Amino acid sequence: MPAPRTVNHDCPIRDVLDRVGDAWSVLVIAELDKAPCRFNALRRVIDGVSQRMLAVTLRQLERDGLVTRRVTDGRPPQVTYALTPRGVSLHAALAPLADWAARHQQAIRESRAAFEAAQAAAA
Amino acid sequence: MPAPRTVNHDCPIRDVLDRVGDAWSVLVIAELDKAPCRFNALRRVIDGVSQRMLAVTLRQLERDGLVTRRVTDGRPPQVTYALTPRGVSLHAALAPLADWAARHQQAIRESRAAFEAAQAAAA
DNA sequence: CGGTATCCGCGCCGATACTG
DNA sequence: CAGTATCGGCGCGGATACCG
Repeated sequence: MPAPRTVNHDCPIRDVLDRVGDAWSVLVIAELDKAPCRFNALRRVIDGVSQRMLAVTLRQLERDGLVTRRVTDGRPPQVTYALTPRGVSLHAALAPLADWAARHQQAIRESRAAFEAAQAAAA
Repeated sequence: MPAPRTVNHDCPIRDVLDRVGDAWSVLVIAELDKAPCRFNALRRVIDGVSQRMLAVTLRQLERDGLVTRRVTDGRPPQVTYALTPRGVSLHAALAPLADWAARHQQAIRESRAAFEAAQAAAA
C-alpha cells in the first residue's frame, strides 16, 4: 500500500504527537509514572477508558519501548505494567507542556468566550 | 445528568493536547514562529494540508488566542496570520518534547521493529 | 486570493461476546 | 484477571463546488 496515512513530513515530532495526542496515552504514562500498575487497576483509575482502548494503548506504548509488560502466572493471573526509563523521560519532556497548559488554561477559556461572543455579534 | 461523557479528567492538559495532538496545529505554529505568513503561502509550505483543514486549524488557533488574523483589503485581498505572544510561548513549551522526539526517534523505530519481529516469531 | 457549504467514505472507538 | 474478536455508529476530514 503506497500511502498508508497522512504523510505530513517525516518530521520526528509527528510520531510522538500521534502517541501523545491520543487521549489515553498521556494519562496512562502519568499514572504509571507514579507507580507500576495492573490492568484493571489502571482501568479503574483512568475512568472512562474502555477495555479495548486501554489494551490498544498499552500495546502501542509497549511497542515503542515506553512501558514494560510483566506477567506473573498464578491464580488469578497478574499482569503488571511499568514505565521504562524512556517512558519516564517522555513524561519529563511533557512537563513544560503541562505547565504551560495549567498557566494558560484560564486565559484560553476567556479567549474562546470572547471569540464566540464576537461571532454571535457578527450574526 | 450524572456523567455527560468523554470527560476523562478536567485535567487542563487535555485541552492543550486536543490542539497539539492535531496533526496540523503544531506545523502551523512552527511555521508562523519563523515568520508571519499568508493563507496560501502557509498551504504550500505545510504540504498535504487541505484548504478546509488549514482554515479550520487557523480558526481554532485564532479562537484560542494563539494566532492573529490580519486582513488587508486590496487587489488581491491579503490575509496574514501571525503568532501571538501566547502562541510563541506554546511553541517554546513544545521545544522539550520536540527535543525528546528527535533524540529518541531512532530508538523507538528499533523498538517497533523488534516488537514486530517478536510478534511474527510468536505466530 | 481566501475562504465557506455540502457531500460522503473510511477509520476510530464503544459495546458486546467469548477465551485462557 | 487480562485480554482478543467482531460489529456497528458517527465523526473527521478529503474532494468538490461555489462566493466575496
